[in-house]
Amino acid sequence: MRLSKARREIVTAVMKDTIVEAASSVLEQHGVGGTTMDRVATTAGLTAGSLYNYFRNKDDLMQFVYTRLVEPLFQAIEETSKSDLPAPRKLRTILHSARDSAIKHRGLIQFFSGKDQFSELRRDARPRFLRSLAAIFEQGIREGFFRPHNPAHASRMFLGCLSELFELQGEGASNEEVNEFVDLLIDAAFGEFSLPAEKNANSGEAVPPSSNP
Amino acid sequence: MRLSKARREIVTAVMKDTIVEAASSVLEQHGVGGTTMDRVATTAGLTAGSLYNYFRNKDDLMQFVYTRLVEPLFQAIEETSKSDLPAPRKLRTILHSARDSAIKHRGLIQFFSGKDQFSELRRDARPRFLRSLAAIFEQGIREGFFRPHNPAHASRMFLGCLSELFELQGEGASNEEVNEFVDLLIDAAFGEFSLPAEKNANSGEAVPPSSNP
Amino acid sequence: MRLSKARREIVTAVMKDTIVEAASSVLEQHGVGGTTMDRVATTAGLTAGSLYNYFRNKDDLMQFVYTRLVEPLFQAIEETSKSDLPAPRKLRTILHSARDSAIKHRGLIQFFSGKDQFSELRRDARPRFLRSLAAIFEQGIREGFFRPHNPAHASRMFLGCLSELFELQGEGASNEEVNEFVDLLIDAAFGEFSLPAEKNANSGEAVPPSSNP
Amino acid sequence: MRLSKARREIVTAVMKDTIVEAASSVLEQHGVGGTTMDRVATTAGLTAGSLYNYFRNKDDLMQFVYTRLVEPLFQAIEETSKSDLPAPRKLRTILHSARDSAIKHRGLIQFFSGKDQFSELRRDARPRFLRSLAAIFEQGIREGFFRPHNPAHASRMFLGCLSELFELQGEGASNEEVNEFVDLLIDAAFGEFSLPAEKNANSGEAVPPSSNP
DNA sequence: TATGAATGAGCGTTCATTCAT
DNA sequence: GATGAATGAACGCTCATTCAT
Repeated sequence: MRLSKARREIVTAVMKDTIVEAASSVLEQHGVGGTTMDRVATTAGLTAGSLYNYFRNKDDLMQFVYTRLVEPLFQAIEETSKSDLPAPRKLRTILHSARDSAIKHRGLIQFFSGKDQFSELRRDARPRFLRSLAAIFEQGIREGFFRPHNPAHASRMFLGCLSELFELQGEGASNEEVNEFVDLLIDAAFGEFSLPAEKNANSGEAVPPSSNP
Repeated sequence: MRLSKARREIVTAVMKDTIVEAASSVLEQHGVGGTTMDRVATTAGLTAGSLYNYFRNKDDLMQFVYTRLVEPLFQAIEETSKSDLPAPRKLRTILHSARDSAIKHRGLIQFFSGKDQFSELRRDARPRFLRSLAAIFEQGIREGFFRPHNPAHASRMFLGCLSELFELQGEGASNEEVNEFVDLLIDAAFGEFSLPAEKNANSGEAVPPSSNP
Repeated sequence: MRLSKARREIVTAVMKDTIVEAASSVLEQHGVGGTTMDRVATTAGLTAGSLYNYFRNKDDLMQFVYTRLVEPLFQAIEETSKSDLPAPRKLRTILHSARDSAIKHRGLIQFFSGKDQFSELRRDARPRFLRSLAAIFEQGIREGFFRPHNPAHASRMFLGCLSELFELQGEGASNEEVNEFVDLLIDAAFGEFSLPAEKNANSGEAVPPSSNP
Repeated sequence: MRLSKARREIVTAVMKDTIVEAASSVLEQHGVGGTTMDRVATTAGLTAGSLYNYFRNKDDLMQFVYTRLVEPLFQAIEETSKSDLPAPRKLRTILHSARDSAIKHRGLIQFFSGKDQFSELRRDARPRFLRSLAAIFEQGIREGFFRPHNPAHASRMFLGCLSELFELQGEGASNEEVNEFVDLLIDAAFGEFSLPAEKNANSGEAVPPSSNP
């Protein structure tokens, strides 16, 4: 045993990262149904059998991939949700996070559409997502930015639009188009309810350019 | 030849209906990837082989199911789109059609999410859908009901929210919840831009009760 | 019971003929592996199920078809074999019968090649065929036309060449080509051993033109 | 990676050989139509799925089997055809090659009969075969060994007789019978046209004993 | 730990055969 | 006697998973 236990863990973690990346790529290129263990392994420079050194089974792997892809976005969203920004600003920030996330992991989109194989995964993630959004809408209503509608429904609608954002991205839309969509979504989300300050913030440097290279 | 040719055709049509129903059910319960010829056949009270008396292959069957499930909604939407109602009213009518459709065929939702196997079908249906919606948004903008935003994006957002409507339905929401969601979506769609008359129409008997049994 | 028993039998026989014809056609167009009950039935203007009113199963049908196609050729061969012609003349007559037979039932060729599904059938017919030929070769040797070689082997060789005749036919060769092949085979069969009279008979009207329309 | 890449390749090659052998055996016992992936696999001591580790699909496998079985014979034939032996000697050599080949791979015969599934393969092989033979017949005619008949037809006839050689083998004939058949075929092929030297060569040690174990 | 070979369950599809009408 | 619908076995093939090396 040349490698220390700690070092082993690091190596394992790196391998998991590689595999996740590979899976994300395969997911993007071949869709959910076309994502086979073999393709993921090959893309990761391994053999299918080796994947089982890191994951108990395919579900396990996909769950992990899902988490890895969605988690950063989640973190951002929940962080944003907990921050002390005004609600409209939070939504905008989230949208930008989502947009950047979609650009970074194009395979991500597969998780937002399709109730299929990932329903198991989504069953975990969607509620968390929706809860964070609902909190923001509640805050927005309290703050007087949004009209007093059911925050749960508002969250769903927001999420539905978010899916379309990914879809748009997946269809190969240009960054301008995507940004335009985001802007419209922001606009729709709180329409003329947004405070004047917010409206100003909506233009200029407040909308960070996509980090897409 | 005891049965007349006409009668035979009717029997065949009934069988096709039965199969479509079965497929829709399987679709709902097992998702796209879990929709097996065998499962569909069993659900329809048949053997897998028998399905091939009615459809050339699985694609054929799924295409047919898709058409049967989505087409009525399409018809309604396109009809509505071409009618001479004011744009907000059109959207509301479409929403009600969608709601009723979702209630009727619970498997329908699978066609609105999932980029996978049905991309072929969706490639056909989504654009048609989006075009109809875009026409309405253009009209709404011309009429002064909606703000002058990109109708393509607005359509996408509307469609995204529609998907969530199906999702909500699929999660077993009560009719009240669904109606509430629809109302919110209508409200969001044109906010306080709707004409006073429309606003009034938004309440009371204008919202037909769901035909859900 | 309007029809007498005799009449019934005639009708049945006619149907069997129709089916045999259909099977022969299918055999020619789709080969042995492509000869399905359904195709045969359709070609005969029936449904697959109806075939079972005339044959117990597919093997039965194919056996019958085989017999019907090969039998006339067999009859001619055995008749020729038993006639009092000189051996070389017999061979020639047989060749012409075979040629005409190949032209008439193009599906016939399938039975001469392929040890496959028809081995059962061939197990019956080949020996009879070979026996008739062997008798002729024995006679030819006795008569001094052929060299004293093993008649069984000679028969086999002759049969092998006959198969190629069918093959040639199956490849769409012109009648001239086929006739040329037949002539060469005759020539090879007894070379310059044939009597002068036979050699003369080999030309002119002695070689009946193919009955091909 | 315990085993070197080279060793792996050898193991794979051995497996392919095993499979080919199994396929050949199945081919012999069950005919073309009865040659199932499952049967081949079982005969090779495997499961059907495993075959796909070595061949992309059934066609691929059969093509390979075909090549493995027929190619050596082809090589011998084409080599013989190009050699500077007199034509009759070439034919004899080829016959011996064929005889040995038939003894070695009893499943081989299936490829020489049957227009069915292997027509694809045969479409490739037969012409090559016939061309080689035709070249020999042309040479024989030039050399004065054979009478000036259409070499194409002569080749066909020779091939037809060759098929019967395989058939004879397949029926379980003794080596003596087979050799007798070969001798007769040689005799028939050029009758008394063969040069005296050739005739002598036809007897004694010039006919190598079959390599049948 | 990585490999590649093997497995077995499952899928879509074909087809001979049966049977109520 | 003919039909068409149903069946069930079989086939070719895929893929997640296991395991000796």
